[in-house]
Amino acid sequence: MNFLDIGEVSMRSGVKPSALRYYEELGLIQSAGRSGLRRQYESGVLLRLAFINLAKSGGFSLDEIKGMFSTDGQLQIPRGRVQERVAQIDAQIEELSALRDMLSHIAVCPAPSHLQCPAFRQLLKDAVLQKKTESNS
Amino acid sequence: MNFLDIGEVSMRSGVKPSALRYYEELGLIQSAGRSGLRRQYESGVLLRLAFINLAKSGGFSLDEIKGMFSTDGQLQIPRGRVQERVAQIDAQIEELSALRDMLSHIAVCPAPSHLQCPAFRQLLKDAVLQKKTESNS
DNA sequence: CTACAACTTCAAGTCAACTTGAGGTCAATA
DNA sequence: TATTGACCTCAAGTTGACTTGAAGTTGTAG
Repeated sequence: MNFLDIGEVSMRSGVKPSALRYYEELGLIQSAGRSGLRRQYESGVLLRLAFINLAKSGGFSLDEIKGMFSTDGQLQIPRGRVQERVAQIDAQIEELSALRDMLSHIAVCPAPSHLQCPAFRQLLKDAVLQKKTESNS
Repeated sequence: MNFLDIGEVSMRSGVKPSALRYYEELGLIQSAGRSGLRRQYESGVLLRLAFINLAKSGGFSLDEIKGMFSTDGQLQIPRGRVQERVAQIDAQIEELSALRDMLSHIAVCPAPSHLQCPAFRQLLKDAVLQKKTESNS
């Protein structure tokens, strides 16, 4: 059966072999077995790594990501945690949107000092308020 | 005039004194002067810190954030870089949206293994494709 | 069958972003 | 005047996420 060795997985996932071994050590992924000393991976690990990469770039720590998988290796976020995670991501999106609007504003605003520009300050305040609202909810 | 000392700035910005000193060392903020040994901050530093916090949570490194201010301390991203930054943020938002959709899907999908669920895999693939498209553009 | 590229382990190193601790200064209050 | 609390500096420590290096093993192409 077509098992993949670590170099193959690395190439296809964009995760270096050293990082793959590190993930295994953390229990984030595992290999199907060994051929001699060499790790053999099922192709499913690629999906798992795609998800891990996405979550990582979404600002989740490896530990948090690990918590999104159940002990039997399934992607399974504890009921009730899902809403929490989704809200967390939405908040992140709001902040990023605010940041983008601010940067866009800089490009067109002639004010000498953006941090003093009323429009800019409004964007910044909105973002901060947004953040507070989220953390109190 | 109402200068703020480091404890006040810390409280109002949510950034610890040790971090404020570290930011100063990096040239990310500066104090207006000293009263004896004590740093005295202008209230404008609070806006600056609000922006820094936002950018930080948007995944920018302190070094990148530093690059968003001109040498005279103004928030001023080099012309041409703005679009780059905005695109970078939009990409990030896309990824986060995908991640959110996946997590939401998990909450409602009865499939035993989400990584095998066709709908889920489609979301994951879209996200990965999205990412590739961005990095090639 | 031998060479070699690709793997292995394990310990130590790196980098960013801070934090902590030791030892010192200073203004105000008891 | 003595004490307190908030500040100070500087060096070293911490955490997360890996990477690097040394020293050894193995599957396969020539």
